[in-house]
Amino acid sequence: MQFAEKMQPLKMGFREYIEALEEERKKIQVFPKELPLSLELVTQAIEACRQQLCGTVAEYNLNAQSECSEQTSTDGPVFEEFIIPIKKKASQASVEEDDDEEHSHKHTKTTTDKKKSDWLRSVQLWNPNPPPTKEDVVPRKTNVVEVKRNGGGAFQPFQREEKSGVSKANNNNEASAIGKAPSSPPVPATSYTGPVRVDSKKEEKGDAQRKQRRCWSQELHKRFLHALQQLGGADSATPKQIRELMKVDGLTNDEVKSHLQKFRLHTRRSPIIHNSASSQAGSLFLVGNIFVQPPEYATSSASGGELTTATPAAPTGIYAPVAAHLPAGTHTSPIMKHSHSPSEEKNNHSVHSNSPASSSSTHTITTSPPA
DNA sequence: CGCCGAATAT
DNA sequence: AATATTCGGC
Repeated sequence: MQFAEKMQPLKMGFREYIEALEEERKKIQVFPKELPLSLELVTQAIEACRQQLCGTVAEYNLNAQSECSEQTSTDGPVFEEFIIPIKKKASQASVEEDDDEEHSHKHTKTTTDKKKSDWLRSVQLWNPNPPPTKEDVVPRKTNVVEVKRNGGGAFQPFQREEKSGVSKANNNNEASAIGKAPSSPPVPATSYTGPVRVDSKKEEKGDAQRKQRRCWSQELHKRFLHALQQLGGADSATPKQIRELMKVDGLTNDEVKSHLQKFRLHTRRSPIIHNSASSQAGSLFLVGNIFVQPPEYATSSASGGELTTATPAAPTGIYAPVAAHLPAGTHTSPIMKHSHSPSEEKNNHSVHSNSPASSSSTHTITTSPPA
């Protein structure tokens, strides 16, 4: 009687769900006259689930998770799918507002899972509008040929008006990958990312609408981190520099700045710990004042395509002396740094090297000042 | 002005 | 929590 709540395929698995549905149907069949539609609904639901079982199971495991939040439930299967068609007034077929592309990326997941690498050639570092459903950061994978093609779905950097014209340019994305066409615009783009907003013609009330949230995918973040490394750490890098190193088209200073701010906060708050295997945030550990790149990460990124900028980083994967080149003074240990002395330390970039990092060992995090 | 970091706002 | 925007110093 009072089930109806956790009846979600997600939580129980399709097989169980089907069984439950069948039970349901038995009950309903007792009152065929009063519940004709319910009977039909359930029947169709069962049907649909069976199909899911046969055909799509694999896919489900794959997109198990996504990182870009929002999306409530990655795969909220079918339910609504059949519910809608079923009857719903029959008429009103209409198209939904948001066209939402149609990319139902199937990609055959090769290899295990978790290896999201390959982005390199495929684009979409950041995905303007996190498709509510699935797909997210792992979609492509096998497509060596660029998938996108805007017609298909594609996402391309939206260009809204950006008050701070920061979209300049250096995107020489040779790989065609990331940056991709800052100029691919003529396309009406009526789709995706709805937020291209405004976009010409009408609309434009003085109200500046808020910018679309940029979703920092892992790939994007990875680039961000690499840039940080090259710049000597989060504390010496500035948004603009980072953006330039990332070479991601469409990415603005403000976005980077914001991300950087968050990053700094996080890393200051919990210099170490967390991350490790899953770690979302980082591919880098901050140990003492050194960034460490877990081997695993190195591997994956290497195979997936290194950043265009050669950034070998620590070959061994152990310590990446980066950040060590700070002139002295400034922050010797991010962990407990407070002596603000901004400004000065940010001139020395470009060179970043000397200071061979000898400070290995003993760093042991310390944090000792118990008093 | 543009850039940056910190403080706020959503 | 994660982004976006605003504020104030350079």
